[in-house]
Amino acid sequence: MKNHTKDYLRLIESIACLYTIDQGCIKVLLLKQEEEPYKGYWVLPTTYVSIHETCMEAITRELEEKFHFTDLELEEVSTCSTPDRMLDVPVMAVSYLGFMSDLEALKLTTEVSFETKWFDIHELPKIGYDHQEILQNAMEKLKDKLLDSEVLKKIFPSDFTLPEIQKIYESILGRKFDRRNFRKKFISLGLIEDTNDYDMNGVGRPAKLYRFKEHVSVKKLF
Amino acid sequence: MKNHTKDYLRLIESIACLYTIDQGCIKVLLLKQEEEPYKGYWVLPTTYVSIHETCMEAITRELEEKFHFTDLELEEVSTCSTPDRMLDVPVMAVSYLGFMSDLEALKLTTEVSFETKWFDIHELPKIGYDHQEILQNAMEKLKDKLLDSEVLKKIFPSDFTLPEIQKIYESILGRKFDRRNFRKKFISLGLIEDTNDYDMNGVGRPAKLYRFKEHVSVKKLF
DNA sequence: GCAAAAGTGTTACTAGTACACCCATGC
DNA sequence: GCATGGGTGTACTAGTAACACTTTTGC
Repeated sequence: MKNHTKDYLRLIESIACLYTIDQGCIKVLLLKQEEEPYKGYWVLPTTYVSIHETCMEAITRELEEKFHFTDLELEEVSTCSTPDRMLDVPVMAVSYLGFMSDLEALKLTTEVSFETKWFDIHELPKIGYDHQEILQNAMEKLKDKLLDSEVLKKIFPSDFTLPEIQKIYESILGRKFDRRNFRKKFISLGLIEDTNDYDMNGVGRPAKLYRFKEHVSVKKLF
Repeated sequence: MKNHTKDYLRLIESIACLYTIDQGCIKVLLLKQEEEPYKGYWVLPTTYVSIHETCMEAITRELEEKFHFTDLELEEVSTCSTPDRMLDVPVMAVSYLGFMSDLEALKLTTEVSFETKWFDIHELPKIGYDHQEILQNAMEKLKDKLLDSEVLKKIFPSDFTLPEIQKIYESILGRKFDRRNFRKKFISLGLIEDTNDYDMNGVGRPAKLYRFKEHVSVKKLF
């Protein structure tokens, strides 16, 4: 091996799959690629990793620099080391998963100068490089994470309604729940409390607003 | 970045955490390190990844070359990119998880010339480099995987007894099960069938031997 | 007043838990 | 015959699933 070191050296990049929930839809952050290759395609936030930092530190730094986003908790998803994934040079990818509230998501996209957008995961645009595949891997993990009350707390820091949560669960688990049974089960977990406010924005009878209690968490909600 | 490419190039190594179950104990494969650094310590099977292969291909190749082990299904666990983890050179690690039956495990260690041994995960020796941490990460994932009937099938390709399976579950889940309830639940899953044979090796009344049915699987057994 | 969506309670069924005795083997 | 560990059934409890009508709002 030592005789052919150059055959073993690669660049490494960290890639972020950032999710939020807006109007009951799960959305992911993408950036418009302004240069060739894949000009006009959309890609995930990415940065090279220097030998003086970990992959996690690199992507955290990138999100701070590009989006002024701090205190974002990330989790490793998977790697991609297909030799020709970046065509010319060998680059290995390590991908990360993170969640934020819709308010944070909005702030993030309005404060930056380059073109970036939150896409519904069911209505994705043309995706550059192998980011489609990386997104796919992250989406697998996404489902597990959304069943963790700590993650829900990050996505819904302020008030939320039960029908809202129910819709997300039906979307990620791919099945319908009875409204009464869902409500009964969710409330019986003891994670949330009534705010005595109502969501007056929708059509029909206003839904009660709840908030998560502090210091309570459940890993597997369903 | 392009001006300082050498600050971004790393070696990459693939590391295998191979598990088996022997006498109701979960064991992991380690190799004795014969040279400095960490001479006399034990380490996980490791290989460098060339730029012409994926990390998965590299570790598969290594296990074939060193242990003549083919058809082993591996799964990615995590990465470690701490800059000084290998002291002198920047090396990033990608770790993989795999399972085999006790027969395969025995064959593997007897057919090789270098020193290698299966260690009970609760009685590990001195471990070199950061392989202790890598093992720890794999062990987290291990618990999930042992609840997957497809993995159990790999570990117990031939006959097994229910008390045997029960012991493993109690070990990984950290709680005791009632023998009758465990039996009732496991059999009701419809995964296994009676072989009409008995395990005459233990003390006490011989236990019935079962086998997994083909084409049936359950992801979350408990 | 009508359409749209949310809130509510009861019953039946299913799955999980607790528990005690007998059985087959080796020594 | 006794120590060791395995096999079996039943009653109780908790969780899940099925189900229909009333309430509040905007238009």
